[in-house]
Amino acid sequence: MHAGSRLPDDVEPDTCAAFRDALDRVGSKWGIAVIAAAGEGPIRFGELHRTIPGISRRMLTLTLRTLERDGLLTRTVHPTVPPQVEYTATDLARDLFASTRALSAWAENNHEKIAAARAAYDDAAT
Amino acid sequence: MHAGSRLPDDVEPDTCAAFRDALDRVGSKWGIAVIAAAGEGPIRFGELHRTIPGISRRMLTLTLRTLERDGLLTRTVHPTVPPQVEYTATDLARDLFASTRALSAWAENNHEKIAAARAAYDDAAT
DNA sequence: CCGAATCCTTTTTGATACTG
DNA sequence: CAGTATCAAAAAGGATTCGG
Repeated sequence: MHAGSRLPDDVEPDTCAAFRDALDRVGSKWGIAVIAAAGEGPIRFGELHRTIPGISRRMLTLTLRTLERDGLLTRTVHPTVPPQVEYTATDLARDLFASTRALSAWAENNHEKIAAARAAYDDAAT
Repeated sequence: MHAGSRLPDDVEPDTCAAFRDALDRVGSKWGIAVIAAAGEGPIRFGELHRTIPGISRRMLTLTLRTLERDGLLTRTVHPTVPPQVEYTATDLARDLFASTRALSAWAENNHEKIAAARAAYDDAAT
């Protein structure tokens, strides 16, 4: 019965899916920045907007909603006037952030190699 | 002199940028799957196409080119007929793949919590 | 201050057909 | 076999405006 497929049918159907799953949470353009900013303790909408350079109010709102929905952020409304809303990273988010460190470190350690590889590839294409 | 901004102006401008940088290499829909498949040793285009369910030839080609350009894959053409091309992950790619493990593990360990958080959020929105 | 609602542009991905 | 070329669709992101 043509024996066993030795192919690693499990190294990616499992691990890859999990990785993509994680990316669905922090893979958006601003996801990790928001989590990092909210990881220091409660932070208000306006502060986030100022702290994260370049983000629009719209994208900040969308990102916050998604993260809140997934249980990565808690949202607290203080019924003052004007309204005041605070966001805080959950433990789940802190774990997640910690888990991104390896990837960040890889990028920091290797971006020169990558730049070199690109340069080589690109001018070989001349 | 309103002293020092205690804000973590470095926890994200640095780490976050590096993380996004890594995502620019494995954040595409098929990037990590291709690296995983090519991490076992040389693999041919057709094999990749069969091994990775759902990928189109076009997307496979695009993904392979990007990864090759960044030095994550080596491409070897055997001038046979019909043509035969093999792709292999570089050490750089292996390190990268290893660095994704933490994130994958986080996703595997917590996808239930996330699902629960979502469910709670969604039917609170009723 | 915090956000929702609209509209628009850019980026990514996919379906299909063709080639050395 | 290993791609390329085109076209179309969808998703993500951004600019702007309005409201409680």
